[in-house]
Amino acid sequence: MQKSEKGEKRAAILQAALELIGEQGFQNTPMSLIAKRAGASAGIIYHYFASKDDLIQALYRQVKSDLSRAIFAADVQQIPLAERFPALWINMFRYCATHPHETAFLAQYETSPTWELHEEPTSDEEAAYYRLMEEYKAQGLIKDLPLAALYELTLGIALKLARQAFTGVLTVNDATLTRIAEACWDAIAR
Amino acid sequence: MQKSEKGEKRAAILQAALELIGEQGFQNTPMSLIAKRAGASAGIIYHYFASKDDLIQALYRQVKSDLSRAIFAADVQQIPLAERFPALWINMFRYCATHPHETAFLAQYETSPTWELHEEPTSDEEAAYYRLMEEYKAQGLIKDLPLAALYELTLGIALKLARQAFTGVLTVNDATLTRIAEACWDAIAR
Amino acid sequence: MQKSEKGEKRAAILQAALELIGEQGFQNTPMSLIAKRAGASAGIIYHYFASKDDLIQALYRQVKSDLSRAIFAADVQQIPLAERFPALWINMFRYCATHPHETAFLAQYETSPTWELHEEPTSDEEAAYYRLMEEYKAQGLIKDLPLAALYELTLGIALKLARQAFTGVLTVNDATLTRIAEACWDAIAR
Amino acid sequence: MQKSEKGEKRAAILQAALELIGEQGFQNTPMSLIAKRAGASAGIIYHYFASKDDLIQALYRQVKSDLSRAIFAADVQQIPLAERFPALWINMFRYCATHPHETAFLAQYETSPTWELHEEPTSDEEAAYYRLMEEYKAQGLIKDLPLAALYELTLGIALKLARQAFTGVLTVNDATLTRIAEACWDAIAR
DNA sequence: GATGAATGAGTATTCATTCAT
DNA sequence: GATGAATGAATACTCATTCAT
Repeated sequence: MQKSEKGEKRAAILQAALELIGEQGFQNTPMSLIAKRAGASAGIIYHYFASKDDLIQALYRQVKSDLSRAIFAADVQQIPLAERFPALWINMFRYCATHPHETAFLAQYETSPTWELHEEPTSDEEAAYYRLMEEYKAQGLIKDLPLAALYELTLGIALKLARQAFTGVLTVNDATLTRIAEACWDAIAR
Repeated sequence: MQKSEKGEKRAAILQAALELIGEQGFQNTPMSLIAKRAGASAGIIYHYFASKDDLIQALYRQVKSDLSRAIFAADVQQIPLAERFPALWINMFRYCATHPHETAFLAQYETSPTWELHEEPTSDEEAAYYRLMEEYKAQGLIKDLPLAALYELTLGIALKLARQAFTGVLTVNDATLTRIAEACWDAIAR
Repeated sequence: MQKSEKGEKRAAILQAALELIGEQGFQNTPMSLIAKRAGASAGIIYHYFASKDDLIQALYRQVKSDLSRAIFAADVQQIPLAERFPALWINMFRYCATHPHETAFLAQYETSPTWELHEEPTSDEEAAYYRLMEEYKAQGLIKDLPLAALYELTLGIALKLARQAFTGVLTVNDATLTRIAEACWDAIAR
Repeated sequence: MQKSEKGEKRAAILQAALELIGEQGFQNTPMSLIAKRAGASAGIIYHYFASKDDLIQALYRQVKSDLSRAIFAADVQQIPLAERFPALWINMFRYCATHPHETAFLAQYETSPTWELHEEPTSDEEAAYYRLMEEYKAQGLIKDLPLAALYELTLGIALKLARQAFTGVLTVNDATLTRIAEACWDAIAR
């Protein structure tokens, strides 16, 4: 084993949990199955995580942060402020559409009464989004709406539509995608 | 027990399930608890529902149909087409905000991989909404987007924000509410 | 309802129980199913039988007696003593082969530790069989073996082979049947 | 617990199930009781067996194979062909008479409609029996009857009489036993 | 670190039986 | 007599978690 494998078991467990929950849902994802898919023993999970709950919380934090990092990639920051929004939105949709497990997991986590949601952003990148919105607001480009509302009207929509896209409820081509991104902008634009 | 209670047991079971799932989530809602809250014995549930799964699906259908009926109340149909949308949107938000159990249940159901979502509307009232959108489209009032997208950009947002409202993540007064409704309209308006 | 229908419900219940137990076994035959197949309500069974156990015992007695009456039909008694045996044996096999429910029920009942078997014959007809055996013994036609052994070596075999016949394990034509009957006779003949 | 106990838990569970089913029957043998008698927890059974049904089938296979091995012990193979039969028959009777649990279990299993019987022998030893019969047939020592019939006329009888012996319905001494074995031989002998 | 057998409380479901109507 | 809703104890099975090796 190489040094780089340190922590790989942990990662494998998280990945297995992500896939299973994304595919089968919380209810149908026992620890034993996670262990098996991760190629590990049932007991070892408790070496890395205090409990199932702890594992899921850790997974949530990781997925959130992966998502943020993917969306707010360095190149997006280069785009002039005015054109930044559609790029971001498309990024979000693309990421969600190509990461069904992550998307399904997030949707479940955030709708389950089991876990408390936090108002504060959980990552620097998410914070970056809110700063961008504030910036837009300051420049009078967008409406003065609560941040949560702004989020739902934009990235929230992207995630939900992406989910519907791989569920088969919705089919979109590039043209419609751009139009939906524009619609989101129209929603918040002043 | 009075005679008029024919069928009330079934309703009581559905109501108990709704409340418990809305408050604690699927996983933390055992059948025994549902029975107890419904004031019934554990076994009787299976006289009305084939399984827990069956119970939940029946509940979904009922909640959906109750919601639709509430939103598309007769008086909404009186409002001239052009002004109908904001009234509908506010109706949706109000209903969701005052029915946390229903809203939480719906959100969970629709994000769980356990159950398949149907593309077709599950009630006449829901169909009415889609007809309204088609009407708007025909009149050139709104953009030509997939119905699913139109739904998410409007009523979908209302539900999600209402959920955030009683979760405490979001606080809104009447003025902002109206502005959000307008934002949704801007999203889809041509 | 005609007078003759008095007791028909009871008979229907017994028949339903017989069929279900014969097809699915004791374990898979709940009272509710018996009621349904008998075209009756769940509660009414307890008007005719004190308990499930009672129902099954009553059924056993009836099946046994039906069987005996069929085997020792009047015409058999006409046959000269010496030739009586093969006729009886064939009767037994035929009856069992054409009454799978009865046969399967008997086999289950008599092998289950739940119910005590009685040494004494449960019907006049069964007694007739033992009398015949005694008669044969007295005439020195057959070996001096315990009655239970004589029974197993003859009618017991017929029942078991009939069961195998409709289970598909065994296929017999008339010729082999006669030869098996002869084999049984050879077993006990002196 | 000693190291040598590897696999002993599984055996203990099978043994407990055998005893309980032999004594009380399928219906009256809950998994929890099996676990308790095996000195194990309720859950562990499912580590070794997929379901109650699976446990019972595994038990059937084991009991059948134990029985066969006991009957067709090496020393029986030494006996000249012509005298081999009575030795085998007595072996069978002795084994069944001294193993009431096994015998009662087998009788229940084979008469229950729940499980399909297999025509092919389930063990080498059982196959040995059928080979012996074929051998006898070839030498013209016994009648040309279906194997199933030959089995029922011989070993089947032994099992059933043994069961009656410990049920108390039948009492046999060595002399009668030998005579019954001879009777079985007479049944199949040409 | 790692394994996987073991635990035992928990959960969905069944079913004989009762009883108000 | 007849119904079928209701009961509640029993039962098969699950699963997070522990721990000896």
